[in-house]
Amino acid sequence: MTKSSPEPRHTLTLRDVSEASGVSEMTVSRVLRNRGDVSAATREKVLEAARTLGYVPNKIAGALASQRVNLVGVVIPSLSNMVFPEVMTGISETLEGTGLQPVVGVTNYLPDREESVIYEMLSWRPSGMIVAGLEHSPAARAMLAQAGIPIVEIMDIDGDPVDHAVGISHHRAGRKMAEAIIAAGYKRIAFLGTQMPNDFRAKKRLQGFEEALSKAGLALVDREFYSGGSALLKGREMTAAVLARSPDVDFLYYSNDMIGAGGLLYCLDQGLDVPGRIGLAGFNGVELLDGLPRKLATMDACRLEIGRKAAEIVAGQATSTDKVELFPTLQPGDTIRQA
Amino acid sequence: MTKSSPEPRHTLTLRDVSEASGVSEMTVSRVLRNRGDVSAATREKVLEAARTLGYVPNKIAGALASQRVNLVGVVIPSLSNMVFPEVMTGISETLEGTGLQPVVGVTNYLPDREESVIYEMLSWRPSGMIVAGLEHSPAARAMLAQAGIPIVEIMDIDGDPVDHAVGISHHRAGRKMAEAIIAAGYKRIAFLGTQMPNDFRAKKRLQGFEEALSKAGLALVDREFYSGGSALLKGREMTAAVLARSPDVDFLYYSNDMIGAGGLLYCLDQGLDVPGRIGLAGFNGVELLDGLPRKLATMDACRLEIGRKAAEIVAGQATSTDKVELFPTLQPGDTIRQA
DNA sequence: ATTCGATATGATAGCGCTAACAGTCCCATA
DNA sequence: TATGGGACTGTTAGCGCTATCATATCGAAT
Repeated sequence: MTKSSPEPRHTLTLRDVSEASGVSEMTVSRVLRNRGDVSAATREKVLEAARTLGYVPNKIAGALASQRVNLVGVVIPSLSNMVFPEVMTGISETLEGTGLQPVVGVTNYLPDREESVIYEMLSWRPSGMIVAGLEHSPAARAMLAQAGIPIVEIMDIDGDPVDHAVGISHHRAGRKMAEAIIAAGYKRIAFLGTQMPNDFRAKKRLQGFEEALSKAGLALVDREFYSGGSALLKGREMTAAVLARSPDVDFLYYSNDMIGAGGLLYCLDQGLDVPGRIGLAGFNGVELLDGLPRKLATMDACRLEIGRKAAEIVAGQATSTDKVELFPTLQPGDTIRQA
Repeated sequence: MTKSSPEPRHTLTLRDVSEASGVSEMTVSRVLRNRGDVSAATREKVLEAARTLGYVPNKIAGALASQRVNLVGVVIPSLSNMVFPEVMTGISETLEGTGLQPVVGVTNYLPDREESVIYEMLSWRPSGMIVAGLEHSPAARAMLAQAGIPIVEIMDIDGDPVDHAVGISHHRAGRKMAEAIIAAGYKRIAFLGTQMPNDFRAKKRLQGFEEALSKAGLALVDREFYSGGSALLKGREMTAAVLARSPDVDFLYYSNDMIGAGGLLYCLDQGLDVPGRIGLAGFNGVELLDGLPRKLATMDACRLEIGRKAAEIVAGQATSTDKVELFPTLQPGDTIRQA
């Protein structure tokens, strides 16, 4: 089945290295972990033996004995939109020097799956957990609360964290965007987003958005949802649908940049005057899209910073406040009229 | 520091559940793993106790005792290009029913980092490893070979795998693309790609590409490399640079779809006749880009299928051939003249 | 010379779980 | 009635490490 050259009868253990180098297992352990005093000569002998044998320590045994695990669980809904990879980058960067290692679990926005991913991870006794969002099943919350390790819920701060939270207020983000749009004089505004019952953050943005509209005496003129498929293409299709149904809309607010970009391309194709006749805005600030014919208005989600701050807390480097709120900045781009 | 409601003095163990339910630890263990015969009554009692206590098993201890770990290490260079998330999807899908769980490690195309990620993963004694690429440091290769578990190297099959390989021939992919381009009558061809000394697969594509060119008596007219930044934007810039330097090129071959898309947008902006005056092609077949004004010619990398096949091998579901070659299909899109 | 304290190494006892074996009970079968 | 075999539960002995304490050695300080 599996070929291996020197065909070890059983996997190597400390004992093998210990015998090969003529010292006790304990000393080998010390050398390999750089802990405690070992003479330079012994150290060399041991390293030599370990190297030639090809010994790889067994962290399972090590973790059990020492009650320490250098793993941090990271639970996120998806890898395929640009947002979480960037959060991961922030986390990895910050964890780099600490000896901690991130382990990723993906939930696909399914609460059941989230629960089981969290359970699975906790059963490896990580030294911390970073979980996207504040909405979890009661069981998941309970497990996290009981775990006795630092828990950081990221992305969102509109709610009550189990332990710590690092993120932005999506409610506020929606509101701010609405205010900017209103200030620019747009009046007939539509929303286009994903049909994801469990994307609570998109939902909160929409809520904040509508609140600000209604405060200005406005209401959404139209709304359109989708699920699955190429976001760029979906953006086009949804935009076409909305424009056909409500030809008089003058602004399109998208729940993410990708579909916004699709919409933008569609509008340009149609020869619409952007941002004069119609304005557009997305959400996230994905760098990926720099290079489009026009720069889409958006609001960055502070992804990198969220990852960093969360990792700092887990690593115990942060004087931990319960909630760390970050403030996204509006990037007006070229698709909102300048007031 | 970390707040937890019932403040357990020490983490719960089997013993706690055992005492709470009045049976032996062994029986609790059996119930929790659904193994062996346990009476319905006992089972209920135990589950009840475990639930109310909020017991989460300790897989570290379990793995040490049983010598079985339900983890599969997946080592990939990056999460931020669209290719690996899709491979992950294929892996997760296939592993779903098997009880195995993927654990991801990212190397950022750095051989040193790859080595240490592999070491770290192996030290958790996973039941299998899936590693991108066939090029590894000698130490990394040796570790993988010694591990005594199924190893699957993915994406590429142009080389000698440690154990198994699932992928496409990038060399052939480059060649095929060149042949298609030549057949369409293009003659003055340039290459635009990433400046990544360790992206061996892009390198192999270029090699195959040039070989086919030279076989047809042609040679690259120009080449341009970049690193970092927004791919779309870089694609534009590089394209501008090449067109300025070599105004007479009639085809641009990009090392990935993202920069290809940037180039396409640039050409269209410039009012160039695509694919008449100039043709373009990328690589990967990222669905993400459906929705661009024109569909970029590309060659899909069979990402999903690679993930699936690799997972099958690791899960022992495949009658394992050493090399599984997949064959990418050319998607001519709208940016190559039809012959 | 005695004592002290660094420095270096080893012996012992688990960490929390599961494999493997050993019962115990009860009922069907001979 | 004896016997065998399920069905169920418990006991024992580690898995491969590390924490902790014990021991040995040696030069410096008293």
